[in-house]
Amino acid sequence: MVSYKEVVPRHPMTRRVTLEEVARAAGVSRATVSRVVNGVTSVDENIRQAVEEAISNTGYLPNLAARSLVTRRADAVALVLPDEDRVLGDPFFGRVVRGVMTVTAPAGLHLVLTTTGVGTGDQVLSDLKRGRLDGVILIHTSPADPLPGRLLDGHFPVVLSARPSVPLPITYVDVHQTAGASLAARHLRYAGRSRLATIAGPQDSPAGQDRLRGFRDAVGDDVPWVEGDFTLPSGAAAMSRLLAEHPDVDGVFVASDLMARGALPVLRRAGRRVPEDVAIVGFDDSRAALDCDPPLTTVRQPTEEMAAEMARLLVRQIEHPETPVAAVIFQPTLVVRHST
Amino acid sequence: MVSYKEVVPRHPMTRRVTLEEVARAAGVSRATVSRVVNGVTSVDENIRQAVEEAISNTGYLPNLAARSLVTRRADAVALVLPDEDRVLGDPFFGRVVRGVMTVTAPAGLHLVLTTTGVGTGDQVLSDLKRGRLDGVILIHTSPADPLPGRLLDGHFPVVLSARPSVPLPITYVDVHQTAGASLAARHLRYAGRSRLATIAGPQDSPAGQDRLRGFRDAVGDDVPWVEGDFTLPSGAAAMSRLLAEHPDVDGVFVASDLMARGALPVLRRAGRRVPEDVAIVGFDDSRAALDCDPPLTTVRQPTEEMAAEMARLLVRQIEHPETPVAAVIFQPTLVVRHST
DNA sequence: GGGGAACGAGAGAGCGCTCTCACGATTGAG
DNA sequence: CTCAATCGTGAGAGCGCTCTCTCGTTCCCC
Repeated sequence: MVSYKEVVPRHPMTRRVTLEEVARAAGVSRATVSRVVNGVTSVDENIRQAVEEAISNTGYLPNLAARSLVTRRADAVALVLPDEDRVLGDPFFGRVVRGVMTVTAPAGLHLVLTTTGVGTGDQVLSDLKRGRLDGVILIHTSPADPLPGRLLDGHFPVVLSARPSVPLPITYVDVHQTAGASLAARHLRYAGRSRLATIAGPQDSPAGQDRLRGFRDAVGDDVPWVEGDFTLPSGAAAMSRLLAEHPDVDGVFVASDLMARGALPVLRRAGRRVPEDVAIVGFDDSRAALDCDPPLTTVRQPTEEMAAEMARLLVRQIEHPETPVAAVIFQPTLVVRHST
Repeated sequence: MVSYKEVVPRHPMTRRVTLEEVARAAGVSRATVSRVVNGVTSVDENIRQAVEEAISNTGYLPNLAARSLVTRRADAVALVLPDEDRVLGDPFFGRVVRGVMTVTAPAGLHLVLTTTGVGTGDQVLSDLKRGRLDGVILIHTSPADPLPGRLLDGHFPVVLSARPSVPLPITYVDVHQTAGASLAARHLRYAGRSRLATIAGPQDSPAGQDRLRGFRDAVGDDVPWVEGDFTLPSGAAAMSRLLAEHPDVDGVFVASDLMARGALPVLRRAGRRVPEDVAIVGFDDSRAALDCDPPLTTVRQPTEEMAAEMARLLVRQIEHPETPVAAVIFQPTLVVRHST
């Protein structure tokens, strides 16, 4: 690391313009300027004009700390992410951020990024208490995380990115998991596959449960299934077992792209071609789906829209604390690639 | 979209504890509590203990808006990203965020995410003026963007992710571009390639210039080169020209992974195998490098470290406004995959 | 033309914190 | 033993804004 330096002095900041000065310039009181700034309608048109002129002449910009102090609003919300490398690297993350920002940016809300490291939950909570944050969006919170409950206890605005694993009176947005699974089922059937099976997600997670149930509802409870834990190795292991127990399987719904990616090499080594011999449908439309060979047909959630809705739900809670808890469920779609 | 709702009333927030109350509880003045909270040393040990006890008994947390109002610090910095879909989807983004957060989080600084949409520069600038932001980190700012200059004019703390295209007394972090290019050159040579060429980046960008210069410095000025503009199609076009003019080329340094990804299919269609007939080295180690077939050998910048350094430089500027402008240059490394 | 409603503007009290300044107590030197 | 220097604490003045409350006008209706 080499570093070059050169001296360039910085000048002191230009003095700030305050409400007071605008008021003096416009020949009115602070209160009136405040009214104009905040768009209160009950201001005489002439006066409003004068004030607006004074504002642009002086280059006035309200100090938000001062406003914050009295309104008790920080005009900032946090996006809390699990701090696994996986998440920040996944395009999913970018989509979430974009979706959320479509709502927060126009509303003048700051989007603060946080991860749930050790004790970071405390950080978020304290930021909320200290009036530095108005609410939080929790993405992929681990089932063991006590944060949702604590946020609820503090009556802070919060929205989850999925149904919580324990029933909690908390607002969340989710994809219709069972519908996604049956989308996969129908697609496999339509492609002429008749000996179906599924590699399910962990049955202690809502997504794992729902995706399995959806698939079984669509194709029958007697469909063979093996449980994985949403990780790549577990997908490989599950595929081996499935193949051993049901060598004639010709269509598999894998409850996550990552598991599917683990399953593909197993199939290949077992001499099965994808999609010719076995068709595979994944779930999530994550980065992993594209990294697969062949690229994965998968169930996709409308991530941007869901993220935007989370932001909207959060804003609503912030503005109307009495807003009832809500769950908004989105319909998934099927992205057909080359694994089916 | 289906939505279920149920009524769960939220209770009013528990009343906040203020300095005043802690002071009363500890039997001291507000000023003393403030001293303890802010770690001023000139406080009698007994009194300090009493105050600390009162703080934990009352569960006191300082209101940051109030503090902000007097200290004129927002304790928040913005990460400004170009708002191209590409960026948010690229793992590069995640690495930058992670790197920056390793510095901002422990410092208690909020990391605010922003994109440079139309007029968003104004937003950033006004947040700075309104005392809502202490400084900004600009990632991949387009050469035409007036924002860096305007930030400099306002004497706001700012750090760029690369050398600005026009000379500006501004702090930045960059990778040693020419060193990266010569890394690529040496690698190709070492792999026994002797008929080298390069697809350069746009020659009006610092990175484009430096990468070409580094390569030419390493292999000679007479090396064939074609200019692209860092995009995928331009890489394809450049490769076609290169192949037409120098059909015997056996090693190409492509100044961006994205262009390399455009070049690969052109080579394939021309009957050239990669790496057997032609070896390819890219630059950036972006997502595109992995999406290539075969995966790309590429020049990698230590993104996390660079991002962390940007954050450090920014913090220094915020805390010491007279800090001189600096440029910190990092050494790149070569990631060898299957295209060489 | 008089009474009351409706309306628009100003005065002023905070919001919770920091920080300067003054002051009493303690200490040390002469 | 006195006086000055030192140290720790408290009082109080803001920081810049919002918002309630009051008060003077205007307007309308009978």
